[in-house]
Amino acid sequence: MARVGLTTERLVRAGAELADEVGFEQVTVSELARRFEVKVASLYSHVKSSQDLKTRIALFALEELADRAADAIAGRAGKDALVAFADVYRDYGREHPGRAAAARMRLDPETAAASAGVRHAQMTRAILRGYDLTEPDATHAVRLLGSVFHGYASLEVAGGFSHSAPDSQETWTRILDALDALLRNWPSEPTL
Amino acid sequence: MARVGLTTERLVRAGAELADEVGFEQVTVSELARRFEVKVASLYSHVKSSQDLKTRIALFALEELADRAADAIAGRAGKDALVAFADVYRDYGREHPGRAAAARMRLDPETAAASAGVRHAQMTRAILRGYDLTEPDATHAVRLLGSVFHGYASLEVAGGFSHSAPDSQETWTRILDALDALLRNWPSEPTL
DNA sequence: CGTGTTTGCCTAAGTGGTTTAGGTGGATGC
DNA sequence: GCATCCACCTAAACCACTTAGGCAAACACG
Repeated sequence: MARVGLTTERLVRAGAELADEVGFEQVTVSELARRFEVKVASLYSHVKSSQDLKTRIALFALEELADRAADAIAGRAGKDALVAFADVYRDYGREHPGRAAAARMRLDPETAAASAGVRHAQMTRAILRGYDLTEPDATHAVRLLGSVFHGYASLEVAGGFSHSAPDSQETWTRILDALDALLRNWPSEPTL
Repeated sequence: MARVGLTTERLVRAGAELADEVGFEQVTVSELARRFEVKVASLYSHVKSSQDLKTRIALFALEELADRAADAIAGRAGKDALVAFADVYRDYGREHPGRAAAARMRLDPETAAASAGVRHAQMTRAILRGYDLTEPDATHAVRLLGSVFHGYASLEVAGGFSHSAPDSQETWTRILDALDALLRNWPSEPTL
């Protein structure tokens, strides 16, 4: 009865890799058990349910992504920081599509509040220190950046921009140029 | 053996309503059969599979959304058109969260190419006629707008902006102001 | 108005993922 | 060396998906 050494930690990591291989939606307790060469029921001592497993993968991805983002913006400011930060999101989505999808998973409010999601929001706000935005404009801008990063990654992985000119990298660069210009010249009052 | 009068059309419509009630992920052939008071296997004369059903719901939502968008931009131009267009997306996401999620579902390339998705892209491009954008900037802008609409709707339905000031409506208005300003003053060359 | 054909819905059965209850034996600690 | 723990097991129930094949209601036509 060879003990494989299952732990919640190992299951979540393997689940994240599985997500990158087959897609987050296709992550299944059964497939994970197969990979560890263990019976399915054995996993239930380590995760409460299939849903619990997916939530843990999402939290793991959010942490990993936040760590990368923190590294990227350290010592940078202004457009430099914006681009480095944004590139972390885009690269993560391309490198780890399953984990990125997990990070976009809907979490219930308490779980979300205790997740690395708040670090993401804080870092986005930190980026804006390089621009002259006062509240509530800073909050609006945080939400805009979140929407763009989130949305672009989704559309890109869905193949929305592939196989059509100009290529996705070019668009990404120009979108960041545009966002930088927008943040430097944020319209303080509604333009009439 | 009372015939209920199942058709693919009716199943897809009921599936869309089910999606709005319980979430697109939770749409299931079994639940649909339950609602029609019919055995599960009976649905398989009308849809090929669970996946087929979901794809049809996605296509239905894309059509419906494109119709609404077309109505909204008729007779409008410039910021007026941009705001009307964008509001259609946001309102649809709030009014029909399940269908909106369906519309964001990943489709395989041929299906996507034959879907109303291309109408969405065309309409977005039409909006930009009110601004002075030449290629390839227009394409970049189309992708930016798509990312923002897509991303904002996802974050909003995930509860990202709820219960925190300023409210989501205010942010949405200000984001559209910002996008309008950006499109009127799109940075043609990378700012150095 | 019968009769044959279509077809809408059925039963039956197999596959596979999820989850719980309870058992067994290998590792650990005294 | 014994008791304990716990990692992993077997067994079994539940539910969603899917296919194959049957029956009878609806329809088309002479």
